[in-house]
Amino acid sequence: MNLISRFKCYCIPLSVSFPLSLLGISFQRSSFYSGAATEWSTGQSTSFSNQIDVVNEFTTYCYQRDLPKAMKALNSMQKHKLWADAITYAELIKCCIAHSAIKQGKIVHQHVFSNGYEPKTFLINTLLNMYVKFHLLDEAQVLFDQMPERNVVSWTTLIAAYSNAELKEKALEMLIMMLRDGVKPNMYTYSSVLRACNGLSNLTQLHCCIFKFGLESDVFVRSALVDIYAKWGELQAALHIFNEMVTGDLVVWNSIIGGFAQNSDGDEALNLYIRMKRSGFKADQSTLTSVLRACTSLALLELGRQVHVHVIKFDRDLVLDNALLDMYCKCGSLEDANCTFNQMFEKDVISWSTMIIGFAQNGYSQKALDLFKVMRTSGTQPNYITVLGVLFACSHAGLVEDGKYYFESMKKLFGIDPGREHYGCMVDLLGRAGKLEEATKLIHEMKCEPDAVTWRTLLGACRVHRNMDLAEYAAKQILNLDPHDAGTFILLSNIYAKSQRWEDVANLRRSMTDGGVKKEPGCSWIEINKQIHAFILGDKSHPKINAIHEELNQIIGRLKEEGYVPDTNFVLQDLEGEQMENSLLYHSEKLAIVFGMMSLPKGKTVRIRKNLRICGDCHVFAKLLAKMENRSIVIRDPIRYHHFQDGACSCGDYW
DNA sequence: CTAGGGTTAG
Repeated sequence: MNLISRFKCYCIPLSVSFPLSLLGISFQRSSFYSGAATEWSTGQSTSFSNQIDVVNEFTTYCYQRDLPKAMKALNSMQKHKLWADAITYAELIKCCIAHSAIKQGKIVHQHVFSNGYEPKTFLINTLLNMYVKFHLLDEAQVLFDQMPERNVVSWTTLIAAYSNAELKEKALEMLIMMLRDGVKPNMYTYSSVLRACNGLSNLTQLHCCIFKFGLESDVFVRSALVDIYAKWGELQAALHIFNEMVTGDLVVWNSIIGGFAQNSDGDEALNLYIRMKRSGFKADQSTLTSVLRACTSLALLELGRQVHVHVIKFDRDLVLDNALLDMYCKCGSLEDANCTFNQMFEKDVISWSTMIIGFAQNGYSQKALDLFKVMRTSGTQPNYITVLGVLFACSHAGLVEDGKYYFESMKKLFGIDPGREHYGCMVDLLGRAGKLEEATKLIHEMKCEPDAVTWRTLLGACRVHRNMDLAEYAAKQILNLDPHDAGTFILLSNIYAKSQRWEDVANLRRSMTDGGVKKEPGCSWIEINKQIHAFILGDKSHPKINAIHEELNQIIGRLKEEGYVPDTNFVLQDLEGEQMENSLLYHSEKLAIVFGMMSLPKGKTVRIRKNLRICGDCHVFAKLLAKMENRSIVIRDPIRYHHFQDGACSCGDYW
């Protein structure tokens, strides 16, 4: 039996209202209820005016947000079996929420159901909301189940709670129950439940309902639609809904900019940011976070620095600081990153992980491991990604023993089960160290299924250590899982060519053509004077391409005098023999480096981002050139960074 | 009384 039915029969609420002036309190409205009619008629000590005082006092404290005094007054009302009106209780409950006063909140809950009092739906909704804000969803659900009647707010409160708690199935289930119950969802309901979509078919259905109920014009519903389409990678759909909006506001700008930034379309994110500024909106912390993320993905250090200037205008914001930190790490400026990290007023697991990974990717593995030790004493618990960063640091510095130690003890030390990516790091660690058999064994021992990335890691190691048989095996595994991987196709066909297996080569080339597999051309980007210059292998559209080629040829000539020999001798090179040296010459990073040298002031670091991993020849080229020109060169490839200085690279030739 | 945006890996 629930609370309501248990007390129902006793209660005859009595409502008394009186002029505000009588109370001498200007801001409140009050009426009070008493379930104790029989008691004062039989001469109990509490007089009518005393009762007014008790409720009056309670009301005053509630509106003054004085929680301790209000709770004391509540206690006295409870004794006298008196009740205030629902709005006053709502004030008190707001106050409990603000103070995270769970105990007091539960007392209010008990009180409003005591002695047969029947709170209105409005008041129970307030209590529902309170439990939701306290993250006590089970309590909220119990209360919800006990409600004699539930309106759209009751349903929406719970649906939103499940959506926010990532209990998507539950949220969707509740929506269906709501519809079955004959309660019509409103814009609040839909803007909440959209986040609970499990996929596009779900989303399409909800979108149809929204359209049918005529709610698609609501700003909140629309921005929720924009957001969820973007989160599911349907950026064009998101943009379409966004562009149709008449009133947009800042939040929806942030949604759409964030959507592109998170889907690694930094370019479009920045375009939208410019559009937003032109429309007269001022960026806030959320906007800047997304803009920084766009800079990060495009490696736009100079633009990132400009954003930093705007960041310091705002109050400190952990998420924003983390994005700033990551921007400096990913743009290869460790000095700035370190500075940002040290100045942060608050650090969470993301800040630590970002910095650790930043050190590791930039070739400072020892610093990464040292920082991890500091983190362990700081009281912040490492997570899945932190450990990944630590293992990455070990694998890229050849620290086999450290890596094995952390991998084997991660469950015991940090309570984290090794996932596919952790295994991947270990395969990398063992593979690079030449322990190819051990690496293969580890893949077969994995608790989760290896994916194409895992096998590609092994293939990379085979390439370095020139193990053709294992490379063939790994390549076949990759093509099973990812039949469109052009790089692997070409690699495999070169393995066959090397062993004169021409029939296999022909078969492979045929299945490539049939499958429509195309190799992504190598591309490098450089930021100069707020402009991004892109260089693509074989593309001659850059206005200064002729001058660049001329300069490159001269540089190569000078480097050859210093002993540079173009390295066409990679056993598993991904190009056909006769094209090799010529193609190497025009690798996009060489063009970008030369253009950077020609355009940037003397001594300024040349920073390049590229879409493919750097090849051995370009690596040697950059090392020698950095020394000859006495200039730092930083190249970011999809996995890590190369800081070239004085004829050496921060990766220690181990990438 | 119920609703929307941002950070770490690959």
